[in-house]
This record gives sequence, structure tokens and C-alpha cells, in this order.
Amino acid sequence: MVTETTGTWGWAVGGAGPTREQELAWVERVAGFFARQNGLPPIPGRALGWLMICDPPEQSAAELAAAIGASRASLTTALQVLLAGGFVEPHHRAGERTTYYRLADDPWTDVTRRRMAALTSFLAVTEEGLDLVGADSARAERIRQVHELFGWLDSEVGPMWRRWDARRAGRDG
Amino acid sequence: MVTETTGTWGWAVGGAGPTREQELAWVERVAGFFARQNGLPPIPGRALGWLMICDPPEQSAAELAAAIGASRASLTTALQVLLAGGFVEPHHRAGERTTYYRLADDPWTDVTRRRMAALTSFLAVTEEGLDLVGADSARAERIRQVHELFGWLDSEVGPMWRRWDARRAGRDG
DNA sequence: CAGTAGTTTCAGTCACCACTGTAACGCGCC
DNA sequence: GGCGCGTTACAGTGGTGACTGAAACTACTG
Repeated sequence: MVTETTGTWGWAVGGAGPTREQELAWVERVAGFFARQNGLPPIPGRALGWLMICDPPEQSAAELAAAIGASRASLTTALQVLLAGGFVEPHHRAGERTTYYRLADDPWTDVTRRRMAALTSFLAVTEEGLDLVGADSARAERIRQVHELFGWLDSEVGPMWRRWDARRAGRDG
Repeated sequence: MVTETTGTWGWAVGGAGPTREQELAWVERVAGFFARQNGLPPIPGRALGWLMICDPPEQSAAELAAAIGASRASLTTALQVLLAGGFVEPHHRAGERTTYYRLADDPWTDVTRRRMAALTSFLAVTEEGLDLVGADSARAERIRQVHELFGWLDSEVGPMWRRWDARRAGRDG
């Protein structure tokens, strides 16, 4: 019963795939990253990480719960978060009542875009700050430093994403 | 006693400067931004915001505490955080034992650089993920999507910051 | 229409963290 | 060399938020 230990992963039969332990360690790193970057709670982060490497790529809430060792109730909340963030998509199979979840087509570009937009949103704050103290006052100098940086940053990211879009369009378009 | 209400701000005498309330509202917006972006606690964020607009630009811990309405003990912790992050610098005056704090010369570039470096650090995770599942396996496709995006992002930010450095060198160098 | 699998909701629990007040410590002035 | 201002360390507190278990709800099957 060798296949017993590897469970549902067809590819692992007789192969040298990663152990469940290695997979969960990696999942944890993914969760850690999204916790720091996007403020994602641990369980949504783990579910996301798991959906990046699981086989099959579509899994039910119960399967996800078992995989990452969380309660099904937690998975409900986690999946709501991931659905709202555009990370995962629900999928239904004919004749089954179970909802399967899978990674969205390409959530990463949008998510990263939003992330950088949030970064440059400080521009609005510095702008208001300059108005507040008076743009020509001595106090404005401190604000102007940040304001210039973020203004420049804002002017860079637009063209940058256009380059990405072009690159992607050229590859699969 | 008109100057009484405006306190220590010399520029405000007879002028139409911002009210303390307006200033604190702006400080709160700054704190909110750094809370979301850098995970800064409220008080360090407020101290940082206040140091961006206060007059004089150098203030003691006690002055900062009074300005943002926090305890002096909290300011100790907050200033440690801000010092460690490179946001503020201590300053000593001859014949005085008080330490005055002021905004660092230009903390923003470094902070933002680190922020973006943290973003692209996901590259190491995806790299390891590809190794884990095998780069040529079917499962790798999901990881490769992110990997390509972050690889590209990483290749963009280097030149981007070089442009910023050049721009800055050209302006004040 | 009863039974069942799956999902969602909700109240409760637990841990964590920021913040405060107090007490100790260090260091320049008289 | 004592005194006082300023800073630091620490225990206590309040609040927030993630997570769980159990109950309620929905939809499908026989």
C-alpha cells in the first residue's frame, strides 16, 4: 500500500515528490508573506498557499480544512476573504452539491497593482499636508521631500504596468 | 493675547495658520497610512506625522508626548521604533541634557526601497516552490505565473531606483 | 416527505499587542 | 557630591481579532 501514504496525488506513486511536511512548510512561508504584505490572517494565507500547489487544483472547503489543519468554520471565513480579494474562484460540478475552490486565473497582477496603488496613495496625504502648512512655508520643506518621492513613484508605476501588459499581451495574445 | 492660542508657533502670530485640530487630523492620516503600509503602531505613526509638520522641527520626548496626547513612556517605545526604522534622528544641544528628535534627513527613499524589496522577496518563495513540486510538473504552472510576475517586477525596480538616484543627484548634486 | 451532506452563522474563548502608571536608573548642574 | 530632570524598564490593563464548536439553514436524494 505505497499509494496509501501519498494519498490522492497520482503523480507521487513510485515517484520522488515532496513530502506533506515539505509542502506545509512552503505553505507556511506563503502565508507568512501575505500576512506581512497584505495583512492576510494565517488561515486564509495557508489556504491560498495550499491552492497554489495542491493536486487536484480544485478542492472543497472540507478538503482544504483537512489539508491545512483548520476547522471548516474557519475555512468559510477564509474563503470569503480570498473570494473578496479575487484570489480564488468557486467552481461547481454538475450533479454535485459541493463547491470546489481553485486559484483564480491570475490574481497576482491585480493584487500587486492594488498594493502599489495603496503605496502611492500617500501622495494625497502629502498634498493635503502642503495645503495645510502652506506650500511656501518653511515647514513645507519636510513634507515636500516625501511628496516629490511619491509623486515620482506614481509617475513611474503607470508606465511600468503598461510594460507588463504589453509583455503579457505579446506572449499569450 | 492672540498669540496665546497659537502657542509656540511664531509664524502664526497674526497669521491664518492651521488649527491644532486640523494638524492632529492630518497627523492621524499619516499614522493611518504607516499603520497599513509598514505595520507601525498608532503612537509611533502619530509621532512621525507630528515631526513632519511641527515647529520647531526638533522636539523632546515630553513635547511630542504632549502634542499627540500620549504618555511619556509610550514615547520611549515609539521613538525606539522610529529610530530603528531610520525615521528620526536624535539631536543634542550643548549645555542641555534633553534629547531632541527630528525627522531624519530623508528617510523616505530608504523606507520605500525596503518596502519594495520586501515585496519582491516573494521571488525566493516561488523559486523554492518550483523546486518543491518540480519545475516541469503540471502543478508548477500555477506557481510559474506568480514567479514570472515577481521576477519581472524585480528586474524593474533596480533600474527604477537608479533613475531616482540620478534625478536626485542632478537636482542637488 | 423524511433523511442527509454541505455550508453558513454565531457566540464564546484565547492569545496577542499597544498603551499606561509607577518605580528604578543615569547623567549633567549647583 | 547630593539633586533633579529626563529616560528606561516593567507589570498590569483594555481592546481587538482570529479561531473553534455547535447549532441552524439550505438543497439535494430516495
